[in-house]
Amino acid sequence: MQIDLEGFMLTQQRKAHILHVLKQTGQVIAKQLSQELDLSEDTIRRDLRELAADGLLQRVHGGALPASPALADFSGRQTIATDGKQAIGRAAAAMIRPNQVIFIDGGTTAVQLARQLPPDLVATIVTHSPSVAVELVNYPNITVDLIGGRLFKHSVVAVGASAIEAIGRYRADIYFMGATGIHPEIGLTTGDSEEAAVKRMLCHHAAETVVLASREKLGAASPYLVVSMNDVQCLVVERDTPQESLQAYTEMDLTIIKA
Amino acid sequence: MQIDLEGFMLTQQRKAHILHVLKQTGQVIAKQLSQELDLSEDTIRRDLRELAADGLLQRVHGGALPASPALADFSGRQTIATDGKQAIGRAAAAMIRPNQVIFIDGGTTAVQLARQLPPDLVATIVTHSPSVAVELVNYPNITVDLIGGRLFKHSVVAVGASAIEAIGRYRADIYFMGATGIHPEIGLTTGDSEEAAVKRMLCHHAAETVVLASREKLGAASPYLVVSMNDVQCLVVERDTPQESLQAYTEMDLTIIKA
DNA sequence: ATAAAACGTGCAATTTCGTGCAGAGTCAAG
DNA sequence: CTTGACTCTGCACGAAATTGCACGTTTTAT
Repeated sequence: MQIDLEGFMLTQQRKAHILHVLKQTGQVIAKQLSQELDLSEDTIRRDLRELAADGLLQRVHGGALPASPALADFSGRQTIATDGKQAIGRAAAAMIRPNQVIFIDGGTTAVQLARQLPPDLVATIVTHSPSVAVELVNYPNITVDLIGGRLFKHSVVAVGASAIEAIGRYRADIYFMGATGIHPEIGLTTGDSEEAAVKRMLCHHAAETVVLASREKLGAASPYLVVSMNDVQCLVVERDTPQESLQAYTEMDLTIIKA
Repeated sequence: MQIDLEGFMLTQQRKAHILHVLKQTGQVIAKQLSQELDLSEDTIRRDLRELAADGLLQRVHGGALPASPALADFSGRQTIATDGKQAIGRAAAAMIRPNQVIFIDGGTTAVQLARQLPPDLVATIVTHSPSVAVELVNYPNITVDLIGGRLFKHSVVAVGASAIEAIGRYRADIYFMGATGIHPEIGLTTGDSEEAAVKRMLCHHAAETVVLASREKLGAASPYLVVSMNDVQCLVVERDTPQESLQAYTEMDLTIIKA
């Protein structure tokens, strides 16, 4: 690959180049890059460290690999469904009434919800999670609409412009949302900006947003804001959630359901 | 299996490769790996020891086996149940070259294809099958684009106008198609008109269409025509497919690959 | 029982890493 | 114009990781 020979390459350009090579070849090697860009390996290593800190790649000895630390993580998480998440899923499923149009989010808790639906439920379920879609194959009376887009592998959901656009064509009765962070003042947050945008869109296109709040999410915050608590109508929490974790929410205009 | 021939393989990649081989074949042999990767057996043994320490596999004399007996059972079932389809998937996967854009169809054979992809493949895969999408989560270098639409549960694929429209935005290098009927004169057929329409669209938006032809599909016909054999460039069949089943195709302008 | 293969450990050579530090360049306030 | 703060880069040096080899032990197969 030919690199700019006259002007200097800015640091940011260099980082972009590293990510580009990583995307094209699936790996980058520190020594190789330093020769290609005519820089010391120290500089390259620094770049790699910083990019890794931003979660844009995975640092390994000798270079870097694409970021996918959540890969085995997810398949692991999926099998071990805690009782708490099952209960949340069951309580949420009970909220659905016949012939409603429902958005179901991605994530482990949402998959639990899909598993807990009454088998004879008549409804239309719209989801950007292929995992949820696959779960719903066995429900003969449920129409499943799959939202397409680029697959964000960490959460296994479709994101991006086409996903946003597709969501815009729906008006759902309920959106069952998962979130990695639920905080009374900050609001609902997640770890990826694209995913946050999709969740926001889903929220705004549903009459009611119900948050599936498993214990470890309460009081936490992630980098990207989805919506504030004002945009949420209902919270489903585990039965044995400590009262003090819920205190801040009880004063808001919010239904709290204990599963 | 083809390994990266230019750049060096990073240590972590090597471990990932070992786990992938283990998952695919249900076992790994130290000596085999050392020859395949051109490294001393000591290094391989060290890798196996470390992976075993992480609980990712079970160390045995001569190599390693999957971590839990349950997992071995699982991977065993898969390989046995779909021996022929697995071979077809592997042969099809070998056709993909780096950085291509690939359509993968729905259906069991297509899922096998997804499982047989080389773990370090760099490519963009577009699919209207949520099952295929979920399979590809574990491939860090593959960009997955999910085609949305109404879910046709029998085949577990998205169909309908929005699926057709989304497909229209792509131009793929290869379309790997499954079909319930493959007949030399009638062409390719399937059991649902909507699904046929989607397959047709995929076929017309790919430079090359490759049909995954497991044994029981050859010579059969279903109600809805997808395309005639003229629109197909390649057929992948099982190695022991009787010659008379293939006779009619050999006279056509068609590449036949025996898996 | 005996030979061959696989194993584990210790060791040395090489490579890569991280950190502290210094020089060069940029920018803004004085 | 000068000064000071800040950033970026390269170098040095000790620490850590990786790999192959040697040697004695254990396992497997004949």
